[in-house]
Amino acid sequence: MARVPTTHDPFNAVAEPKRRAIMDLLQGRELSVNEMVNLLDWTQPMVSKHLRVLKQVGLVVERRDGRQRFYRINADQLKPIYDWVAPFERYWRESYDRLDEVLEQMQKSEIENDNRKK
Amino acid sequence: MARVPTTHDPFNAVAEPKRRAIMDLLQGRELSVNEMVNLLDWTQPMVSKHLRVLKQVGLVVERRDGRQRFYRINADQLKPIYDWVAPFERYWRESYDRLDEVLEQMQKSEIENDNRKK
DNA sequence: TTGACATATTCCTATATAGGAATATAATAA
DNA sequence: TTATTATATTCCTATATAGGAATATGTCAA
Repeated sequence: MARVPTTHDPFNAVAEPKRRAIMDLLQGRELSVNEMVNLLDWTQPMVSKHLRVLKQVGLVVERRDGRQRFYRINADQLKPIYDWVAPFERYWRESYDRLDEVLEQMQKSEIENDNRKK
Repeated sequence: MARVPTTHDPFNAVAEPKRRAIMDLLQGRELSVNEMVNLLDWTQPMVSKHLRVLKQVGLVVERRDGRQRFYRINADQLKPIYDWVAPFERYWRESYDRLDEVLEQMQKSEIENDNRKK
Protein backbone atom coordinates (compact mmCIF):
# COMPACT_ATOMS: atom_id res chain seq x y z
CA MET A 1 0.00 0.00 0.00
CA ALA A 2 1.19 3.48 -0.72
CA ARG A 3 1.39 6.48 1.49
CA VAL A 4 -1.73 8.06 2.93
CA PRO A 5 -3.06 10.54 0.36
CA THR A 6 -2.35 14.17 1.18
CA THR A 7 -5.87 15.01 0.20
CA HIS A 8 -7.45 12.96 2.95
CA ASP A 9 -6.56 14.61 6.22
CA PRO A 10 -5.17 17.86 7.62
CA PHE A 11 -1.96 16.26 8.92
CA ASN A 12 -0.92 15.21 5.47
CA ALA A 13 -2.15 18.41 3.90
CA VAL A 14 0.11 20.61 6.01
CA ALA A 15 3.02 18.20 5.75
CA GLU A 16 3.70 19.97 2.47
CA PRO A 17 5.70 23.15 3.24
CA LYS A 18 4.05 25.14 0.49
CA ARG A 19 0.65 24.53 1.99
CA ARG A 20 1.87 25.68 5.36
CA ALA A 21 3.10 28.84 3.68
CA ILE A 22 -0.38 29.45 2.35
CA MET A 23 -1.94 28.86 5.74
CA ASP A 24 0.53 31.30 7.30
CA LEU A 25 -0.41 33.87 4.72
CA LEU A 26 -4.08 33.49 5.50
CA GLN A 27 -3.73 34.08 9.21
CA GLY A 28 -6.37 36.54 10.29
CA ARG A 29 -7.34 37.60 6.81
CA GLU A 30 -8.93 36.62 3.57
CA LEU A 31 -6.93 36.69 0.34
CA SER A 32 -7.69 36.21 -3.32
CA VAL A 33 -5.71 33.76 -5.40
CA ASN A 34 -3.91 36.52 -7.22
CA GLU A 35 -2.89 38.21 -4.02
CA MET A 36 -1.35 34.96 -2.88
CA VAL A 37 0.38 34.52 -6.21
CA ASN A 38 1.95 37.92 -5.79
CA LEU A 39 2.87 37.49 -2.15
CA LEU A 40 4.37 34.05 -2.65
CA ASP A 41 5.80 34.56 -6.11
CA TRP A 42 4.67 31.15 -7.32
CA THR A 43 2.90 30.30 -10.53
CA GLN A 44 -0.86 30.72 -10.43
CA PRO A 45 -1.62 27.05 -11.14
CA MET A 46 0.64 26.04 -8.29
CA VAL A 47 -1.25 28.23 -5.86
CA SER A 48 -4.60 27.01 -7.15
CA LYS A 49 -3.59 23.39 -6.87
CA HIS A 50 -2.46 23.69 -3.29
CA LEU A 51 -5.58 25.66 -2.42
CA ARG A 52 -7.61 22.86 -3.88
CA VAL A 53 -6.04 20.34 -1.53
CA LEU A 54 -6.47 22.66 1.45
CA LYS A 55 -10.10 23.16 0.52
CA GLN A 56 -10.72 19.44 0.10
CA VAL A 57 -9.49 18.65 3.60
CA GLY A 58 -11.42 21.63 4.92
CA LEU A 59 -8.46 23.70 6.06
CA VAL A 60 -9.65 26.68 4.07
CA VAL A 61 -13.00 28.01 2.94
CA GLU A 62 -13.68 29.64 -0.38
CA ARG A 63 -15.83 32.71 -1.02
CA ARG A 64 -16.61 33.73 -4.57
CA ASP A 65 -17.06 37.28 -5.64
CA GLY A 66 -17.18 38.01 -9.33
CA ARG A 67 -14.19 36.44 -10.98
CA GLN A 68 -12.24 36.48 -7.78
CA ARG A 69 -12.16 33.76 -5.15
CA PHE A 70 -11.23 34.61 -1.62
CA TYR A 71 -9.88 32.05 0.75
CA ARG A 72 -9.74 32.05 4.50
CA ILE A 73 -8.78 29.60 7.20
CA ASN A 74 -11.23 27.11 8.61
CA ALA A 75 -9.85 26.44 12.06
CA ASP A 76 -12.03 23.42 12.75
CA GLN A 77 -9.75 21.20 10.74
CA LEU A 78 -6.61 22.71 12.20
CA LYS A 79 -7.59 21.98 15.77
CA PRO A 80 -6.98 18.22 15.55
CA ILE A 81 -3.35 18.94 14.80
CA TYR A 82 -3.09 21.28 17.75
CA ASP A 83 -4.90 18.80 19.96
CA TRP A 84 -2.51 16.06 18.99
CA VAL A 85 0.70 17.99 19.52
CA ALA A 86 -0.32 20.07 22.53
CA PRO A 87 0.03 17.22 25.08
CA PHE A 88 3.71 17.04 24.23
CA GLU A 89 4.12 20.64 25.23
CA ARG A 90 5.17 19.60 28.73
CA TYR A 91 8.43 18.34 27.23
CA TRP A 92 9.73 21.78 26.42
CA ARG A 93 7.96 23.99 28.92
CA GLU A 94 10.32 26.25 30.85
CA SER A 95 8.62 25.31 34.08
CA TYR A 96 9.28 21.68 33.37
CA ASP A 97 12.39 20.54 35.10
CA ARG A 98 14.21 18.60 32.46
CA LEU A 99 16.67 16.98 34.80
CA ASP A 100 13.95 15.75 37.09
CA GLU A 101 12.20 14.15 34.18
CA VAL A 102 15.30 12.40 32.99
CA LEU A 103 16.04 11.01 36.42
CA GLU A 104 12.48 9.94 36.95
CA GLN A 105 12.57 8.32 33.55
CA MET A 106 15.73 6.38 34.29
CA GLN A 107 14.40 5.23 37.60
CA LYS A 108 11.15 4.09 36.06
CA SER A 109 13.02 2.28 33.31
CA GLU A 110 15.18 0.46 35.79
CA ILE A 111 12.20 -0.80 37.70
CA GLU A 112 10.43 -1.76 34.51
CA ASN A 113 13.53 -3.44 33.21
CA ASP A 114 13.77 -5.58 36.31
CA ASN A 115 10.26 -6.71 35.64
CA ARG A 116 10.71 -7.12 31.94
CA LYS A 117 14.02 -8.83 31.64
CA LYS A 118 13.31 -12.49 31.82
CA MET B 1 8.73 16.20 -8.65
CA ALA B 2 7.23 13.80 -6.14
CA ARG B 3 5.99 14.39 -2.65
CA VAL B 4 8.35 15.50 0.08
CA PRO B 5 9.89 12.36 1.60
CA THR B 6 8.41 11.37 4.93
CA THR B 7 11.87 10.72 6.20
CA HIS B 8 13.01 14.31 5.87
CA ASP B 9 11.05 16.29 8.42
CA PRO B 10 8.83 15.88 11.47
CA PHE B 11 5.70 17.20 9.75
CA ASN B 12 5.77 14.44 7.19
CA ALA B 13 6.83 11.83 9.71
CA VAL B 14 3.78 12.36 11.89
CA ALA B 15 1.45 12.72 8.92
CA GLU B 16 1.37 8.93 9.01
CA PRO B 17 -1.26 7.88 11.60
CA LYS B 18 0.71 4.84 12.71
CA ARG B 19 3.66 6.99 13.63
CA ARG B 20 1.44 9.27 15.67
CA ALA B 21 0.19 6.18 17.48
CA ILE B 22 3.76 5.32 18.38
CA MET B 23 4.45 8.83 19.59
CA ASP B 24 1.31 8.71 21.72
CA LEU B 25 2.47 5.46 23.22
CA LEU B 26 5.83 6.93 24.14
CA GLN B 27 4.43 9.88 26.03
CA GLY B 28 6.27 10.17 29.30
CA ARG B 29 7.92 6.79 29.11
CA GLU B 30 10.43 4.63 27.37
CA LEU B 31 9.36 1.42 25.64
CA SER B 32 11.13 -1.47 23.97
CA VAL B 33 10.18 -2.55 20.48
CA ASN B 34 8.50 -5.67 21.73
CA GLU B 35 6.41 -3.78 24.23
CA MET B 36 5.17 -1.57 21.42
CA VAL B 37 4.45 -4.60 19.26
CA ASN B 38 2.29 -6.00 22.03
CA LEU B 39 0.54 -2.76 22.85
CA LEU B 40 -0.20 -1.93 19.24
CA ASP B 41 -0.74 -5.44 17.96
CA TRP B 42 1.17 -4.80 14.75
CA THR B 43 3.84 -6.98 13.18
CA GLN B 44 7.32 -6.43 14.54
CA PRO B 45 8.82 -5.32 11.23
CA MET B 46 6.10 -2.73 10.89
CA VAL B 47 6.91 -1.24 14.27
CA SER B 48 10.63 -1.28 13.53
CA LYS B 49 10.18 0.40 10.19
CA HIS B 50 8.12 3.24 11.60
CA LEU B 51 10.55 3.66 14.47
CA ARG B 52 13.33 3.94 11.94
CA VAL B 53 11.61 6.86 10.26
CA LEU B 54 10.89 8.53 13.58
CA LYS B 55 14.51 8.10 14.58
CA GLN B 56 15.79 9.47 11.29
CA VAL B 57 13.86 12.69 11.67
CA GLY B 58 14.87 12.87 15.31
CA LEU B 59 11.43 12.47 16.85
CA VAL B 60 12.59 9.58 19.00
CA VAL B 61 15.86 8.56 20.57
CA GLU B 62 17.12 5.00 20.87
CA ARG B 63 18.85 3.46 23.87
CA ARG B 64 20.35 0.00 23.57
CA ASP B 65 20.47 -2.45 26.40
CA GLY B 66 21.46 -5.98 25.57
CA ARG B 67 19.32 -7.19 22.75
CA GLN B 68 16.58 -4.77 23.58
CA ARG B 69 16.25 -1.27 22.22
CA PHE B 70 14.30 1.32 24.13
CA TYR B 71 12.82 4.33 22.46
CA ARG B 72 11.71 7.62 23.91
CA ILE B 73 10.48 10.91 22.56
CA ASN B 74 12.84 13.67 21.57
CA ALA B 75 10.76 16.78 22.00
CA ASP B 76 13.15 19.08 20.17
CA GLN B 77 11.85 17.90 16.83
CA LEU B 78 8.24 18.02 17.93
CA LYS B 79 8.37 21.63 18.95
CA PRO B 80 8.45 23.01 15.38
CA ILE B 81 5.07 21.44 14.79
CA TYR B 82 3.68 22.96 17.95
CA ASP B 83 5.22 26.30 17.10
CA TRP B 84 3.66 26.25 13.68
CA VAL B 85 0.16 25.34 14.77
CA ALA B 86 0.00 27.26 18.05
CA PRO B 87 -0.52 30.70 16.46
CA PHE B 88 -3.79 29.43 15.02
CA GLU B 89 -5.03 28.66 18.49
CA ARG B 90 -6.79 32.01 18.66
CA TYR B 91 -9.28 30.76 16.11
CA TRP B 92 -10.87 28.27 18.46
CA ARG B 93 -10.24 29.77 21.88
CA GLU B 94 -13.35 30.08 24.00
CA SER B 95 -12.48 33.63 24.88
CA TYR B 96 -12.33 34.49 21.26
CA ASP B 97 -15.57 35.99 20.09
CA ARG B 98 -16.24 34.19 16.87
CA LEU B 99 -18.98 36.52 15.69
CA ASP B 100 -16.85 39.58 16.24
CA GLU B 101 -14.12 38.06 14.18
CA VAL B 102 -16.41 37.20 11.33
CA LEU B 103 -17.84 40.69 11.23
CA GLU B 104 -14.44 42.28 11.46
CA GLN B 105 -13.29 39.98 8.68
CA MET B 106 -16.17 40.90 6.40
CA GLN B 107 -15.63 44.57 7.02
CA LYS B 108 -11.98 44.31 6.32
CA SER B 109 -12.66 42.36 3.14
CA GLU B 110 -15.11 44.95 1.91
CA ILE B 111 -12.62 47.70 2.35
CA GLU B 112 -9.88 45.68 0.75
CA ASN B 113 -12.16 44.73 -2.07
CA ASP B 114 -12.90 48.35 -2.79
CA ASN B 115 -9.20 48.91 -3.11
CA ARG B 116 -8.56 45.74 -5.02
CA LYS B 117 -11.32 45.71 -7.56
CA LYS B 118 -10.09 47.65 -10.48
C1' DT C 1 -19.73 40.03 -29.30
C1' DT C 2 -15.17 40.20 -28.13
C1' DG C 3 -11.16 40.72 -25.51
C1' DA C 4 -9.11 40.76 -21.08
C1' DC C 5 -8.82 39.13 -16.59
C1' DA C 6 -9.08 35.60 -12.63
C1' DT C 7 -8.83 31.08 -11.58
C1' DA C 8 -9.14 26.02 -12.24
C1' DT C 9 -8.08 21.76 -14.59
C1' DT C 10 -5.79 18.30 -17.43
C1' DC C 11 -1.87 15.71 -19.02
C1' DC C 12 2.53 13.95 -18.12
C1' DT C 13 6.33 11.90 -15.36
C1' DA C 14 9.82 11.06 -11.80
C1' DT C 15 9.73 9.85 -7.19
C1' DA C 16 8.97 7.95 -2.65
C1' DT C 17 6.50 5.61 -0.09
C1' DA C 18 3.90 1.57 3.19
C1' DG C 19 2.94 -3.05 3.83
C1' DG C 20 3.74 -8.12 3.44
C1' DA C 21 6.97 -11.82 3.35
C1' DA C 22 11.26 -13.52 4.01
C1' DT C 23 15.58 -13.04 5.91
C1' DA C 24 19.60 -10.96 8.25
C1' DT C 25 21.97 -9.40 12.41
C1' DA C 26 23.04 -9.18 17.22
C1' DA C 27 23.00 -10.72 21.94
C1' DT C 28 22.31 -14.17 25.39
C1' DA C 29 21.57 -18.67 27.45
C1' DA C 30 22.30 -23.61 27.65
C1' DT D 1 28.65 -24.27 19.78
C1' DT D 2 23.91 -23.95 19.13
C1' DA D 3 19.29 -22.54 19.91
C1' DT D 4 16.62 -18.72 21.14
C1' DT D 5 15.27 -14.15 21.64
C1' DA D 6 15.03 -9.22 20.07
C1' DT D 7 15.19 -6.29 16.43
C1' DA D 8 16.45 -4.60 11.78
C1' DT D 9 16.67 -4.93 6.81
C1' DT D 10 15.77 -6.28 2.06
C1' DC D 11 12.85 -7.23 -1.85
C1' DC D 12 8.70 -6.40 -4.17
C1' DT D 13 4.71 -3.67 -5.85
C1' DA D 14 0.60 -0.69 -6.03
C1' DT D 15 -0.29 3.92 -5.26
C1' DA D 16 -0.40 8.88 -4.96
C1' DT D 17 1.68 12.56 -5.39
C1' DA D 18 3.98 17.68 -6.96
C1' DG D 19 5.50 20.44 -10.55
C1' DG D 20 5.64 22.21 -15.40
C1' DA D 21 3.18 23.27 -19.51
C1' DA D 22 -0.80 23.93 -21.85
C1' DT D 23 -5.46 24.77 -21.80
C1' DA D 24 -10.22 25.26 -20.11
C1' DT D 25 -13.79 27.86 -17.62
C1' DG D 26 -16.07 31.76 -15.87
C1' DT D 27 -16.81 36.77 -15.43
C1' DC D 28 -16.70 41.45 -16.61
C1' DA D 29 -15.97 45.60 -19.59
C1' DA D 30 -16.16 48.06 -23.98
